[in-house]
Amino acid sequence: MSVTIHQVAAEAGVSPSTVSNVLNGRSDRMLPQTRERVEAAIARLGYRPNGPARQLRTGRSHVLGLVVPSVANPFWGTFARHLEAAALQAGYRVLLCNSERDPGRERGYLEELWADGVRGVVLCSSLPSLEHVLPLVDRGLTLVAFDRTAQAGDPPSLVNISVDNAVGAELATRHLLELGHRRLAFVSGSLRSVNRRARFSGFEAALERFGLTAEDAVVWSGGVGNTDTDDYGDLDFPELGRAAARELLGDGRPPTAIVAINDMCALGICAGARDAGVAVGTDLSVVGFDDIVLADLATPPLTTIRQPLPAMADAAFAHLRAGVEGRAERPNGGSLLLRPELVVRGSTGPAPQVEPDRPRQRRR
Amino acid sequence: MSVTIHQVAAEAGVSPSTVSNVLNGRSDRMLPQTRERVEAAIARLGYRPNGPARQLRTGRSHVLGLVVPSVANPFWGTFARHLEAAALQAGYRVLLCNSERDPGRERGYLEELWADGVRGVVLCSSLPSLEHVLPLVDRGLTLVAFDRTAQAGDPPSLVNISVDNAVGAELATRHLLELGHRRLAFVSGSLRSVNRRARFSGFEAALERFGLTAEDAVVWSGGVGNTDTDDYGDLDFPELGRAAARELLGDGRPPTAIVAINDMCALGICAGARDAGVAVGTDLSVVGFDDIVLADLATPPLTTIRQPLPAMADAAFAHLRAGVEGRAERPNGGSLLLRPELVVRGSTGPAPQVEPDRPRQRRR
DNA sequence: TTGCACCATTGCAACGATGCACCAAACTAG
DNA sequence: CTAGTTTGGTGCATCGTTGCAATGGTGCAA
Repeated sequence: MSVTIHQVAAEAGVSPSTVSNVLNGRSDRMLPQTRERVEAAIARLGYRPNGPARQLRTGRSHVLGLVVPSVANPFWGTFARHLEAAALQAGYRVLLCNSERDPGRERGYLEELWADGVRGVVLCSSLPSLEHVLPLVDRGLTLVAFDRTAQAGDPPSLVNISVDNAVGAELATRHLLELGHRRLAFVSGSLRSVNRRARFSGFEAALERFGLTAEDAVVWSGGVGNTDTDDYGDLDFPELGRAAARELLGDGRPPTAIVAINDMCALGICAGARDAGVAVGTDLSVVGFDDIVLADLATPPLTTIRQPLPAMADAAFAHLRAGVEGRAERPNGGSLLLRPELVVRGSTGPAPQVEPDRPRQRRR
Repeated sequence: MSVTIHQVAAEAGVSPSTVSNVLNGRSDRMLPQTRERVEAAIARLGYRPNGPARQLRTGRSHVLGLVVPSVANPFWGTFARHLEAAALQAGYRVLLCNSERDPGRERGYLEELWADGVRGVVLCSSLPSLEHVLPLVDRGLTLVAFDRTAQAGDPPSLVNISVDNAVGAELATRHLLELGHRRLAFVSGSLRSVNRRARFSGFEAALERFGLTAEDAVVWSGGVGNTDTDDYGDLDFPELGRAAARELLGDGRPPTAIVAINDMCALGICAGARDAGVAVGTDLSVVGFDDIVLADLATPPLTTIRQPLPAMADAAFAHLRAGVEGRAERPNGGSLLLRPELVVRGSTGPAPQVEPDRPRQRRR
């Protein structure tokens, strides 16, 4: 069906071995003219080496895996694009998988990828334990855990790449405190994942610096059916935020500022505030996390914590490549923790002077 | 490194051929107990067939390709997720590629995919001509063109799946006209792609039904450096919308309603209107297209045209599967054109009553 | 008893690329 | 002139799976 290395060899009047040598950069051991003849034949026939055959022989593959909670979340979509860009430049491609944050699916995907010859994977999972995928790592899979910080008990070969979530949340919280807010809320889904916990601890740390304790704050982590197993998927973050806003603002003493677990959630909170007739940016301040493309487009534009996605994607790819190509490089002695940045926009403002006792009448 | 079929055979006390027969559903020709022994051995050793080897032998692969303009656009991210869900159920996986709407990249990706044994691809490209990828189709690639309608000169084996863009734009425009708007604008990037043209023709058709002509409307298709080669990437749609809003609203006789080429663009327009101090939903009505997750979260929530993504993804997968599995099925006599749906939210409202500079109806 | 059909099971030659080990020819040194 | 070395290129076994053709064993009819 396709043109093979034998046809190229025949066309160039050499043996398949020689063509293979050209293909694999062993051209120092042949006459320049031979190389040229082979290259001409390749071009003339439009030959491309058969990936599976190559991979069967060498055990190597030019495909990397990327497992994200859901590409429907623009944050992951953007990350996927950056990772793909980095991979593409080096001749790699990226196979995308949606885990929906389900450990079983994560594991299933990694096993399928392994069986397909994929030897390097970025796993975007911030579960505290990566036990379910460790067998694969033991077998030789190069794994980068993204959006997750190193945990005690992690195997040494595991590389974590993440933003410093505690610092990020602290930046966000301090920003609100400096604006005069004293009654804050922290809105997230369940706190099982390590990055959510880290963000929460950053929130607490900032409060303490201002002489407040967590008692002065409200923590909202999913009111509806909040059992152990439940969790909001990535698509439901907006709903989560909306529900949180509804509850918190309907309360007797509503917070004047909210730190959201991420931008999708923050946008949901803004929508919920709008539903309740509360003006975001004046009556209520909201800070997100991630700085997705749409943060700047929201009304009002969202104050948020920016993650340096391009740098993170480059680092993830560099490690994966080193791993699958056999160079056991460990650039930063293991993991990478980048510093996030506060981006101030319109969704935060000075604390209202007069306590808004009750939310005002609804619009429309 | 990994468990092979030979080890399974040894473990079960049979030949590799028998294991292969079990694996490929040829178990009708063997003793039930043999099959059980083999299955037990597979389970005991945790065996998974080696994808590349299998693929080398059979020429078939369980990976499908998906080429989108950019996963950073939530519309494509959501579509990718739906397609992956459909594929997963049938044991297929999806390899994701970002074309950035560049025909050269589209072609490059399809060739790489072909060389990797991928025989079915969804190409999200709405270029009028698919000439650049036709050679691959001739070689046997099953191709679904998504978000593109059939064009004269398309090869018969090509399947197009799209929403009826003309109807969608007409629904949007009629909605605005029924609200009393008479000075409308249509904002898009360059009109080179077929779906954008179709949307524009739907816009025109609606105007005509109300006795207006395109002369009464403003068409804005990218003011800055709008040469033949330039185009806005998917990430730039918001910027495009914003620029359009700035220009249109700064004009002496601004439109009272805008039909945007898609939701990202519409959100940009809303942001631009906010910048200009124009209230969306009262002073200015805006309609988007796609109904991305965030449309409902915007302030005000975006009136838009919903694309039935799950159904479209299912159809795309069904066709791809039929193609790669050799069943030359053609479910709908070729292409599929789905009907979009108008979703009315807060970004549209009655035309403002007082208009000092009201445009009068004009006929030619 | 022989021939034949039938059965579960297996041997074997691919699929396409790779890269080590080998070889023939040309050159160099003594 | 021979032995040794270098240069430029090739033969071949191999990766793991597949599925056709072939195996030998059994039962049955003639």
